[in-house]
Amino acid sequence: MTGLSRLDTERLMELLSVSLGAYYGDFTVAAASESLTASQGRALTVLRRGPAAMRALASTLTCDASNITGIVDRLEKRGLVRREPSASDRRVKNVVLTAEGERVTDAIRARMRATQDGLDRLDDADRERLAELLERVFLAPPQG
Amino acid sequence: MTGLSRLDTERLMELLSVSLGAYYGDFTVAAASESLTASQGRALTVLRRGPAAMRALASTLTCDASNITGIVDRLEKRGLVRREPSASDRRVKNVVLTAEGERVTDAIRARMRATQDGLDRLDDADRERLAELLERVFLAPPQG
DNA sequence: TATTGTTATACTCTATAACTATA
DNA sequence: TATAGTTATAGAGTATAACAATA
Repeated sequence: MTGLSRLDTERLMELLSVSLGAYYGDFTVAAASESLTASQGRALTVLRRGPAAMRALASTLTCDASNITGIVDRLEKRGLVRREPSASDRRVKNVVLTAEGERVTDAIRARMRATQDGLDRLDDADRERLAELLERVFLAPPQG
Repeated sequence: MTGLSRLDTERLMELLSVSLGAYYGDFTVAAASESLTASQGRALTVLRRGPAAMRALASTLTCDASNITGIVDRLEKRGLVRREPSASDRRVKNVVLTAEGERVTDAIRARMRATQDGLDRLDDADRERLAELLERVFLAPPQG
């Protein structure tokens, strides 16, 4: 690790900070357009990938498990998710998106115009490069 | 815009969602290690770039101006920021990081090991590519 | 004994509306 | 008239500690 590379990491950390802020702002406004809080929107986005136990949802959202009860309560009251008992472990409840929940989640993503317009500035080759780099930085195993 | 590029945008939106979720989780844990909430940590991070008026801070954080009062109150009580009256407009208060605020903000960033380790997986050329792509997607003018 | 989901509690975040001081 | 910051309020998010049901 050279001194110059260290500086590059600092610059990239700052750039990620600004990028996250822009993305998160875009997301928050889009979620609000569906009368959802940012946390509710994040939960839906995670569940769009598939059902998850309450505990797993808390882990993915990096918050205490006790918070998930209230968030899922409100989403369930609006018919966007439902709790399903696990077949293998009677302590576990799996949270599943309803059809309406899928529709709303997709609507939020479709509303994120600023981010989508940003991505549309890239040509196919640059999209591929960005995808590969993001996977390498954020999806590689922690101790890989 | 071809059909294939559209699909790439969907994939990139999902990849950004996962990536920024990982970043935000890393950031939240790092802020908590300094006994700060994510919102307080975000405010400090913005102010690390320079002083900002209350209103400007609200705009950058994508929240109502009334929220900033409480957030800055708590940061000020801990000696991390201070309010300074604007010389040109007596309605305006500029929020400035204290030396301790700078130290804490840098400590949070230094604690984000997962993200830093991810960036360290890239060589200099890939760092440069990632930086350029993020700038193009998130920092280009909205109607550019 | 350990884990899952829930509840109770206290504090923080958030938007809305109304207020004041200033422009 | 308009804008910057604050206050009051109500609802939502958050961590902690404790609990019942299940493993």
